Amino acid sequence: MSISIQMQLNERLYLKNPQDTKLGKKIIQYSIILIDEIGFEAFTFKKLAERISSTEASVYRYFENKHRLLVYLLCWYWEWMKFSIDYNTMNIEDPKQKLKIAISAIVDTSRRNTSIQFVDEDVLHRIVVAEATKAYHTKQVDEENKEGFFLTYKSLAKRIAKIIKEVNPDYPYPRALASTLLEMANNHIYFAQHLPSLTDIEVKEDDLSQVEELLEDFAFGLLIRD
Amino acid sequence: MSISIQMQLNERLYLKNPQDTKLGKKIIQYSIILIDEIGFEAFTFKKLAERISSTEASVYRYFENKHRLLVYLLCWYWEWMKFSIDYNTMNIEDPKQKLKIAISAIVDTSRRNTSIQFVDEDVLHRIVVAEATKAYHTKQVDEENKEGFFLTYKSLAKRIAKIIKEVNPDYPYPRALASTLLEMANNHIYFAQHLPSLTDIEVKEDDLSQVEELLEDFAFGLLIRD
DNA sequence: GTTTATTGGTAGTTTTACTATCGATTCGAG
DNA sequence: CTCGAATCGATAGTAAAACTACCAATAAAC
Repeated sequence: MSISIQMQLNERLYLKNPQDTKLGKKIIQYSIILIDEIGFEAFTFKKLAERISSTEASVYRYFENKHRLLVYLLCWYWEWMKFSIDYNTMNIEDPKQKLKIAISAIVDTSRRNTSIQFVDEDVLHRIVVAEATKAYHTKQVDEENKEGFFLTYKSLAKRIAKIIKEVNPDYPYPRALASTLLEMANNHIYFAQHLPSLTDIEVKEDDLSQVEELLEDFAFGLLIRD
Repeated sequence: MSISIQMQLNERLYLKNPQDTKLGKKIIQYSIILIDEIGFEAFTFKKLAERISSTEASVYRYFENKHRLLVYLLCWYWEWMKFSIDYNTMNIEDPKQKLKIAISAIVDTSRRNTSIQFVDEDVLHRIVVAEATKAYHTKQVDEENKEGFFLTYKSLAKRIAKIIKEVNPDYPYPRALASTLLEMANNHIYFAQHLPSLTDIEVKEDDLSQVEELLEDFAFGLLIRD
């Protein structure tokens, strides 16, 4: 007997579900490693194929192009973050406590959850930090949005906005704050590592507690004004 | 007699100063138009050369690659925004008023200033909104940062942080707030246009006043707590 | 146990991202 | 007005990226 848990993602993102086959799983697993190593721009299906001892054409059977693969990986992370927020706030009453848990998940879901699968979530998180904005900063956003590529991200933002509304129903920008928290987390981790003068926080040895403090100060500073 | 005003930008960004020659100016002028039209990913030096009835090799004489051209264009805009903030806050005493002026420039410098040059700042602003994150989200950030590619952006952020400190010297995250305001402005304009569920504001017929209100609420909400 | 569908592998094409070379023109200094 | 340097255009070529079409092995279905 074997238990297999599948991550349910938008079917339009792939040509053939990579979670169904051995090669498909290898594509996911090693694309994460390779994108982290060389960056998304230098990443190609040919290099990936070489790494997994397969061929370019085989990879193209699963994904139309590398952009869709990137969106797929990001959706994987976002879906997982959403689950993490839902799961960890389930029996919590206090909205403030809920928001703290959400912020903690936003900053780094991989630290707080262990997965049973072939995906190295720690490396995936690095990809999210470095490459996430590229998912929707393209000339094809509107078409891709119509195809539902960003449903996962939008519904994640909606969940966070809902918690924000619980903390303060009168706050006029719950959705904007939600997306800003999501974007800020990645930005400030990235700034701390590469352009430190653009932030006040430090990220030492992957310790992201200061990012969490920053986001909490932001969120509660805006939501709770006496 | 002719007056020529030059925008002083990092010399490492180009091979030959495009502001010195007719072709160079055409490269700047039409690269802005073309990137806006087809997006940075699809933009190539060949297409640009065709548009200006020149050759690929000629364009390569000015810029090593399209990434450096993009950074050059963005630095142009940032430099200009910095000037606009300095100029418009010169005789203002009240720090709060200064910050309002800065936010107004962050949201859209092109609306508030007319330039004498061959650059269409309105189109350039669209590029900033859509493509700015790509400037530093690359595997080469650290090297490029060492070469001073992002000095303009960092010094712009510093100026804004300075104003933030004047408004509230006790606020613990002035630099983070400054970069967040810069990033947020672009993000929420982009969201309003392409992924509206990620924001609460609307951008109707290029009216960016709601973005300004959002940023003001953010900034003052965090800086002024009674 | 043969047919059929699915999978993986080979071999191309077109486009991108450059580099090198060579004339032709232009533009300023003497 | 002329010489020389700078600038530009034209052509050609290369390596890699981004795909496509087609073929072969094999597993599943009847």
